[in-house]
Amino acid sequence: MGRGKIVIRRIDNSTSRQVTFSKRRNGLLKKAKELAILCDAEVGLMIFSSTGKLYDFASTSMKSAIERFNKTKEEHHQLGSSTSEIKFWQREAAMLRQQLQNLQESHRQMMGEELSGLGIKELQSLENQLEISLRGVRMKKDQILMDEIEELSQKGDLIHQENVELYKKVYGTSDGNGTNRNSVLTNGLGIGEDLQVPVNLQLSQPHQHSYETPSGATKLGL
Amino acid sequence: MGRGKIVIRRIDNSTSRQVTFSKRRNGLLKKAKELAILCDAEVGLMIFSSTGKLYDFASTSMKSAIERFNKTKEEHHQLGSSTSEIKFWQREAAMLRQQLQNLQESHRQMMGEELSGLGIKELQSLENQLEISLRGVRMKKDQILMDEIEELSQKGDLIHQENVELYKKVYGTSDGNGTNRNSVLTNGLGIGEDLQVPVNLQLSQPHQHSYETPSGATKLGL
DNA sequence: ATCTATTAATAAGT
DNA sequence: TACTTATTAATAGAT
Repeated sequence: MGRGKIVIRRIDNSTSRQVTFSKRRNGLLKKAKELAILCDAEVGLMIFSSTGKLYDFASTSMKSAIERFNKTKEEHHQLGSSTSEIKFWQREAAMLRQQLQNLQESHRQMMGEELSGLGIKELQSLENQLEISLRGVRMKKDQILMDEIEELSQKGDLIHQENVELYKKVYGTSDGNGTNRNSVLTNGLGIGEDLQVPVNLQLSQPHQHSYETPSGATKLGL
Repeated sequence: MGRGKIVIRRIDNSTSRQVTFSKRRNGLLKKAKELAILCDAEVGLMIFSSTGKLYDFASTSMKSAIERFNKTKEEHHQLGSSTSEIKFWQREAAMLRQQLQNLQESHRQMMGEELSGLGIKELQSLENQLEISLRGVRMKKDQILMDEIEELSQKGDLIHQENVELYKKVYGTSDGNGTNRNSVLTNGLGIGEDLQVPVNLQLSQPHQHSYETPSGATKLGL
């Protein structure tokens, strides 16, 4: 329900993720309140942002909701008490440490280290993943460069236009002495549509990975 | 968002209230899930209908959410003897969670995701790292394959030797009829030193990545 | 934070 | 409870 449809999947961009979190969190809290009021229901809602900040709503009180939850679930775990507090945190830490280790192993493998335990199948899929990643990274890099060039080029065009106008003011609008004007305006920064052609070529070539295919790239003398 | 606007106030008609509860409850649960996924948040939601039935959602587990809620809400609560130990484990968990997040971000980037926040420099070094990793993985893969081939080859040689011995036992040690023996022993599995040459060639060629460098001739056509 | 085009939720009706 | 549809509400993307 916005300018475009979205897929429900973790939002990559951290800024958009935060913005969306803020918007949807408010929406969710509002709807929780409405449900409680409209339908006479008891509602308890807890939201922890990825940074750990808590946002909550309870139609009566969270204590009441939790107690009722425990009663309904008939789990006498003392979830509201702090008896096993230390145990809880120890388990939490152990779990986190385990997750961290798993991720570390996988990360090391992606760094091309610690490959000894892997079989052919695993190495093959790792290779595929790395190729996918590499393509993604290169695409992104290109996109940024292209955008930058586009921007610069547009700026250049503007300046060029300005110069033309200035020239007219200085030398008048008559067409006389055209040769002299051209030499002044097109030198220096070399602004113009034609500039983009060579730049684009330079950008797209490096992705042929000259170090992997030495023979093809060196033929032009690079 | 229906055929008409409604005021947020307890719905008098019990049937409508029930219907609305059912619809909005589902909507709320759905949105809670979406928030958790989209924004990487921990969400716990408990809904009790007016008849006492429980509907709930928790992105990790309700236990975890409630524990976290209690921890977040009662930093003042327990000043007992075990406080310092609790604090220790809390800090431990917080630290681990931080490490995990950092590593997750880095890992996602290596997977070619979440590239939005990166600049050219960072993308470049990521690309370099991925290339290094890729080379490492390919080397390892090759090594395994080569080792396997080596092993098979040695086994083959042994079998070959055995066959020679067996042949001698069957046909005697005299050198007569050499042509016949050769034809029997070298066919079938085709074992021999000379086999390794073509295999090695096949192994080292694919790393030129023909899909990344389609021809080298296309560069003139692009 | 604000705006607004669009999608999503849902009130009412069947 | 399940559809359908007209309408409102939420919100994605842009500013």
